[in-house]
Amino acid sequence: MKVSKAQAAENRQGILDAASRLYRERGLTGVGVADITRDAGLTHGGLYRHFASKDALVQEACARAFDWSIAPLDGATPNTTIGERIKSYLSPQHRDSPGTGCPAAALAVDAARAGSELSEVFAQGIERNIGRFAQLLTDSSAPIPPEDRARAMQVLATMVGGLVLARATAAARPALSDEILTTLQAQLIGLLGEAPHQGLEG
Amino acid sequence: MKVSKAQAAENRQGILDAASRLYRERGLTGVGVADITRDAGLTHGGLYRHFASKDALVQEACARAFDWSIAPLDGATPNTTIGERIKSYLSPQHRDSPGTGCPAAALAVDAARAGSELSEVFAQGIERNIGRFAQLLTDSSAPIPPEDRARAMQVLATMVGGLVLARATAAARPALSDEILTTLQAQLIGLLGEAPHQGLEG
DNA sequence: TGTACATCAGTGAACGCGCGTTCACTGATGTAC
DNA sequence: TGTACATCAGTGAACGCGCGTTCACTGATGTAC
Repeated sequence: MKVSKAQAAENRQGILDAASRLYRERGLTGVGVADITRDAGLTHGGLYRHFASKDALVQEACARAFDWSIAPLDGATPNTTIGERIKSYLSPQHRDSPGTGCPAAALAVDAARAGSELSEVFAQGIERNIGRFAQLLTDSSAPIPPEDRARAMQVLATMVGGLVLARATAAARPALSDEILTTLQAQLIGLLGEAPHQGLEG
Repeated sequence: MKVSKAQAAENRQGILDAASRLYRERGLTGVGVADITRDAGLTHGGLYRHFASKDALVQEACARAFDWSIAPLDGATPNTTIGERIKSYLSPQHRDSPGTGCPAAALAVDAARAGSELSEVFAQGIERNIGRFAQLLTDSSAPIPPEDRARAMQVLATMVGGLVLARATAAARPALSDEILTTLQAQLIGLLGEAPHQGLEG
């Protein structure tokens, strides 16, 4: 049966939502198109009215996953301090919920193995996160000094690497996984506390 | 045809070598058992004389991949300084050769999605790398102080995260990928230079 | 506004393909005598 | 040391299965008149 244009648009968004979550949970090669459409309450055949191929769906779903951000521009939690963002990122909750978490930690390795179109999606998402995080380090909305951009890259890389290591060890050695999270929280907050600029109260 | 015991043992090692390289290059779900045995110069049917299942092969291949280490105990390059190890890890060569590089950066995300047996393999490998790197930070072979262990976790997480981000962006934005590598090199060397203990000359 | 009909989002069977695994078979190895 | 034979590493066809994609079909939507 046909469906109203509004319903069709809603179904398309539902497919993207399901894809962006399932891909982060199980990886780009661990989810079939039937899993995604089923999760969205549809059957697999209709997928191709909305997307040219699985690859096209993957690209849009990853772009949508990057709506997530370490430093959202608006809405959500605008008054959160940098320290709170670090603690939230390196938390057991984030570790155990990849489907709604950072796409870089969940999918960047998969993206590196895929084509350059997907690499472009990740490059945009990563660059945006670097820029926004650097802006948080710089108190004003002035142009970002190179040392703040470098510091932003360092902190983001540590968070991504820490979350990846914590997830890989969680099933077999929860104590080690927790130690990685709490240790990196403390190291990063210490690092930013020492910094000459505004530190953690922004 | 049957084959001598020595030849059979050699073939088994050949399969593990091929698996450990191909898995790091294409991911645990991106390589079939036929790809691996073909790469080792055999046919797929014989694989099951050596390994009970693909999962068993994956576990042994990942354990073998962790022969790689940020701080090898012997052989290789024992007199390398910490700064040289960081530069080598965050180099375009390492970024572009995942098959012979760090298994944590290449496969930890895949491992997090697999069973707890594989998580145990990664927990052991990661713990060993943390311990060895911390030992490098401590000048003597004395017990490792907690702050050196914390610093080792921080540097390792930054290197893993940095390599993951550099790989994801390499195909579409080589300039950003290179910037991530060189920036993190400088940040980490600066971090260890500031440290109260021995720093970079170990 | 009412009616006739073209559109097209969604369905589900079917396709070709590659996967992990099994198995009857081969024939050199290595052992028992 | 020679011989007969059991062992078993490796081969390649075959299996059941799930994948991405296609396609004839359905029927509510939305438009032309």
